[in-house]
Amino acid sequence: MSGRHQLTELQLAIMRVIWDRSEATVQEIWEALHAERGLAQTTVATMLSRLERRGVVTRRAQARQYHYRAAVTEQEVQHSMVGELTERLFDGDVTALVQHLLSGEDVSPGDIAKIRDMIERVETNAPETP
Amino acid sequence: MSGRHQLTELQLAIMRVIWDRSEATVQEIWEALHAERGLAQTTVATMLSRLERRGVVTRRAQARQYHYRAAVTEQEVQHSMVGELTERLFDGDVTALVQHLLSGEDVSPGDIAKIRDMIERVETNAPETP
DNA sequence: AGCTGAAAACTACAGTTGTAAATCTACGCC
DNA sequence: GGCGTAGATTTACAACTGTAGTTTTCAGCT
Repeated sequence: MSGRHQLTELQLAIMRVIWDRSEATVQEIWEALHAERGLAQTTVATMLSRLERRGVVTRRAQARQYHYRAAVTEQEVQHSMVGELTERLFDGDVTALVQHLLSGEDVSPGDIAKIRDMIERVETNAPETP
Repeated sequence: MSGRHQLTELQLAIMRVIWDRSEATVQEIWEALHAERGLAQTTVATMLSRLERRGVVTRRAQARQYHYRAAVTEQEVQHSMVGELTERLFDGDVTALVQHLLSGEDVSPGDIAKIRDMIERVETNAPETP
């Protein structure tokens, strides 16, 4: 239960392929990634073995090949990684994170409007004290 | 300019001490951290050397001791790390990150209200199209 | 039954991190 | 001027990551 949800860039790239198609072989994952990253198949295979050892994925042998499946959901990973970052950088204060986002120049007015709408929707569905 | 702003937990803990007092010695940092983490002074010293090599901090010798200063601001690091995570996990879509935050159970109604107020403030200061 | 080819498994290696012991160095005191 | 000692520097080492070459294995073909 420790760091099973903290994934690096490459690990995430691999997981994204698996999440997208719910099951994938080394071949398939390699095909999906090597264009942009120029990896060797063995690199992907090594990574997958390690992810399997860590319990991030499971695998099932079929027709001389392993088929990998995710053992954690994308939501779990997002939740865990965002939580970790919030903890580390903002002492667990989610509003501080949002404040940070809002004060940076990476949010357009359109984004802000979108966020405002989200808030509105959340507030109407789950009012002050449930 | 590469990963000078991606810091690990321990590195952040050290940096936080430095940011707090704008300059600090190994001693001081160790004193601030060893209670909760039980580190050896040499561990802190090693970390600081490496951070110096990476350009994250600078140091100045004074009275037989180094005094370390941050070479990057906390804002820069926050910005960089949040940006990196948004990129990795949400394909750079900040609103997706916020959406994720709002749909998790880590935000209280109070938090939501606070965020709503932030939005309001931002929108009144920087209206639709400037 | 032997061979081949694809996939898996094993081995390798450099870089980073966390962790710290061991050693070096030089200032100030006796 | 020698020496102790505080702090710095060096060395060490296990894990994990990214990266990939090398070797093994085994199912199916001839």
